[in-house]
Amino acid sequence: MWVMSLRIALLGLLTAYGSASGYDLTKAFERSVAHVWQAGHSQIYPELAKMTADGLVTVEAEGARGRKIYSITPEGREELRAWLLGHEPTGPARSEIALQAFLLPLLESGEARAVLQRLKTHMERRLTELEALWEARHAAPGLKGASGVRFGNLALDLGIRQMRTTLQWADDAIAQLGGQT
Amino acid sequence: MWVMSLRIALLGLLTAYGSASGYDLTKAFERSVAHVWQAGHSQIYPELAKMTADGLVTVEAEGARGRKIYSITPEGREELRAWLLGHEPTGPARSEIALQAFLLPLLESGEARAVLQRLKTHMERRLTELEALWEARHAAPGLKGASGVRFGNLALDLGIRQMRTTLQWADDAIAQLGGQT
DNA sequence: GGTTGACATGTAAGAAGTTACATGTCACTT
DNA sequence: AAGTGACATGTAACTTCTTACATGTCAACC
Repeated sequence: MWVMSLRIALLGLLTAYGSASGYDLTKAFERSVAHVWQAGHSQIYPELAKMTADGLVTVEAEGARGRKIYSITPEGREELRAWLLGHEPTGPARSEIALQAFLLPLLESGEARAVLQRLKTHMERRLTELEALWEARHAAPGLKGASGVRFGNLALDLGIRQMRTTLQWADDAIAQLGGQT
Repeated sequence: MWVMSLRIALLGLLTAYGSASGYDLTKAFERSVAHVWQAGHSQIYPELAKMTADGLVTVEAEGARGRKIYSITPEGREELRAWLLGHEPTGPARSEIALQAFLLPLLESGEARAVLQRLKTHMERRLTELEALWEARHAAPGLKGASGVRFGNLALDLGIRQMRTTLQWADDAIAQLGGQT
């Protein structure tokens, strides 16, 4: 039917935090969900307005500086639950890295190696960030879900593993190119 | 600046195939690039028209049934090359699987396990498909790039590795949930 | 008292992507 | 001769996403 994963991500964050403003949610996207989904405030504010109209969230209070504090409604909770339990995620995400990988053989092997090398540097930096986040989470207390798993840890773990896999792939690809200049 | 990876993917396919119609390219998307990027004909036809206007491709000939055969121009080749050499791919792809992973702790652990299990089934099916594709490629001759690597193989390899990693992650996540019901 | 900077919320314009609608050709079968 | 189905191309309506514009509050510092 539709996608509307932004809606789901917002409902999830609201469930985790209890209540939050559009601004908080924007920040939360940057901090926590960023490895998984991105959205700017210009997408979040209108979406929250639509979700209010649809009864999935409510404006609980208005704070200083026009700050609106949203919280999830039972309908919202139901929507989120239904998505988690019933939505079959679409397999192959659109990935620019994979597209570059696909097209790489169009380059002469020296150039291809350079591109892979740059890719590696980029990914190593991201991996370091993710690992730092992991360390930070394991040092400090955080939000726990119903299952007792720290909120977001599963996704972070997945992100780290995928990054490592991709790095390994890049290394192997470089080796493969090296052998047949 | 902008993204326009569809344009890049089309240029890449045209380079690989020499020349092709919009219809061919739509099919090529389904077959070869599908694990990496998706696009329907309703996106491809208008894009080819724009690319013709921009001088990146030309209509080389018109065949039966209104079939238009496109080929890449030197400008198009340059555009593709510049992207491959110069474009820093944006790191975290938007992934519905990762979003589910992120939100999973909101469910009670029995339900979470069921979702992971369904995810696994889904991914195992996809992995089998990818592996079959791999086998097929290693049996039959195919398009080779400048570096001598079979066109698309690097991307396919990456896809298979990532799928395996994700499956392993799902197994570990299930085990982790199991221990703390 | 003025400036800076984090806080806070929105709109507008345009690009990218999806789904559905719409049309027509050609080869093969019944 | 009629029907089916792969071939082939397009448009329209709509959703989603990105980038840029636009405005205003409040605290702290100088």
